[in-house]
Amino acid sequence: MRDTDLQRVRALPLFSGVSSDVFRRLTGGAFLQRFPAGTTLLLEGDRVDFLYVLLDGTVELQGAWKDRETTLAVLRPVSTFILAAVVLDADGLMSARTLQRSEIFMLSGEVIRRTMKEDSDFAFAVSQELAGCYRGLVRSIKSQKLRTGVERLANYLITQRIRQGAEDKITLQYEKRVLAALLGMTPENLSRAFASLASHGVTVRGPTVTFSRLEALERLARPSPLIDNHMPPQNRITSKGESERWASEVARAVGYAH
Amino acid sequence: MRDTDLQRVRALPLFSGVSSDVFRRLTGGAFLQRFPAGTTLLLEGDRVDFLYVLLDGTVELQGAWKDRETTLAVLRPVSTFILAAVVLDADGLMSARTLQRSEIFMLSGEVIRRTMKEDSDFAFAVSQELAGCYRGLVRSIKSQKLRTGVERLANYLITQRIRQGAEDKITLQYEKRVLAALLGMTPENLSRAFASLASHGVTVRGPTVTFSRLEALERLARPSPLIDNHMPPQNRITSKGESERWASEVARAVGYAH
DNA sequence: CGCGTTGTTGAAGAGCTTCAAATCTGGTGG
DNA sequence: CCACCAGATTTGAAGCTCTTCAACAACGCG
Repeated sequence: MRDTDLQRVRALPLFSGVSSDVFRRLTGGAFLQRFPAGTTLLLEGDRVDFLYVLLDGTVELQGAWKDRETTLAVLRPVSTFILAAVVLDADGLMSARTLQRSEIFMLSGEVIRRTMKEDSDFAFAVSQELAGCYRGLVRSIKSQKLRTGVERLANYLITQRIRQGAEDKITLQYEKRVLAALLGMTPENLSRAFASLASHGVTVRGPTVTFSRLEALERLARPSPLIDNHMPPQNRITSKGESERWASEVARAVGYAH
Repeated sequence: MRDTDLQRVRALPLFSGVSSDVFRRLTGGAFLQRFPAGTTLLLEGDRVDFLYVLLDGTVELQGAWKDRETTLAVLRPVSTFILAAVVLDADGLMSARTLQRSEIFMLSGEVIRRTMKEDSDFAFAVSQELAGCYRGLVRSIKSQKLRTGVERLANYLITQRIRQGAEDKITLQYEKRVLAALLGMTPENLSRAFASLASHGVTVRGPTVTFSRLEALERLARPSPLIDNHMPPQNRITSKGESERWASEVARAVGYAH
């Protein structure tokens, strides 16, 4: 494992506050694994033994019931996932699947729990991380229950636009069928939702979306700070030496985070 | 404040593991307040200064957008709420409103955060509580995105039946329009959903629901341990001297918890 | 260049909401 | 004790949103 990888883990809000000693203890038995695209890392219902840290690639968290399935989150580096199951030493409630070739750092759940009981700074950081995840899900549920499909898409686009630098053009970060599942609709319906946003100045060509009448789009979308988190997850600030453009609430990698 | 009230707070998973000394510190400046039915305790977007503990009555957590509003959870004693906002010292994402006359114990958020940083046992308990809340929301989202309205209702009824003692008759704990909002539908649609469950042996008379063909209902509902939490929140075990009927996962007061 | 995957479009119908009106219910004052 | 009222619930009709299934177009990769 490269030293720079370990530094990226160290820079996560979850670990940045703890002492070097504690960090060494946490990562002592940990290891890095590479997975090809389309690998199922974890099936919902599986016992969770590790905390996962996505260092490179893309991971989708999904849930299934009867013959239906849906996407709960799409993660980009650097993000942790299934922390809640680790803390409770419980089965995972979501499946995790790579969408691209991915590098994942895996930390022992047992060590995480033991360290939390010994180090209050780390336990506090875990609480903050979980609280951020929780609030991400609250935002998701509100979006899902209060908005129509077109409204959810419009707000997703506005959020992406801000996160990608507030230009008049953005690039969709993953396949439209994944986006459709994330937004809680069918691919066909997403396609029609894009079509109906054309009358609000939105043009789609492949993965590129351009905005020509932002006021019209915002009038439809009515983004709200109580639903839409326009900040990127704090994790990404430190992921690629990017400058700190964002004065950020502790906003983590769950919900519409990416 | 009665001593038995303080004991009920003490018995919460969140506090039961800490020393008497730490508990005294946490509850030092805390106080009990009584609110009539229909009181708004907190508006979404408000700064949250206290951790709330519901000791008696009923509280609804809701979210609003444009002219729509929805219910995210209905809480019964003994439950904590808005812990995530307290941990992050952030604005609340949900409004809180009493549905009945309620007694609520309020603890200083500042003291909670300070104590977490000093006492790793308490910080660990907060993490467990938040992890349980998080998992409750994951269940809610999966139910919302993967099931139709009738399916959500059928599973809600099955969960309630188990929690109320697995008899062939249950009592709905609150108004149907609140239940409708919790399940993500209109009151009219809930009414029709009940009507369509009649063909599966479900009879409704006022707040009383009886089951005559449970197999038929379960065939439709297909409850899943990865969505439906059939255990009551651990909190309620200690709420009224009730016996410990449930070997329980740490399952807290959020989502379809009640 | 061909083929499989991904995305789009059309038609039909299921699921859900809205509005309006009728019915039921619990609580109140006489 | 009873009649009455306000709010809650149910029912009906209409229409909108979304899904499903099928067919077609576009894209990307070997």
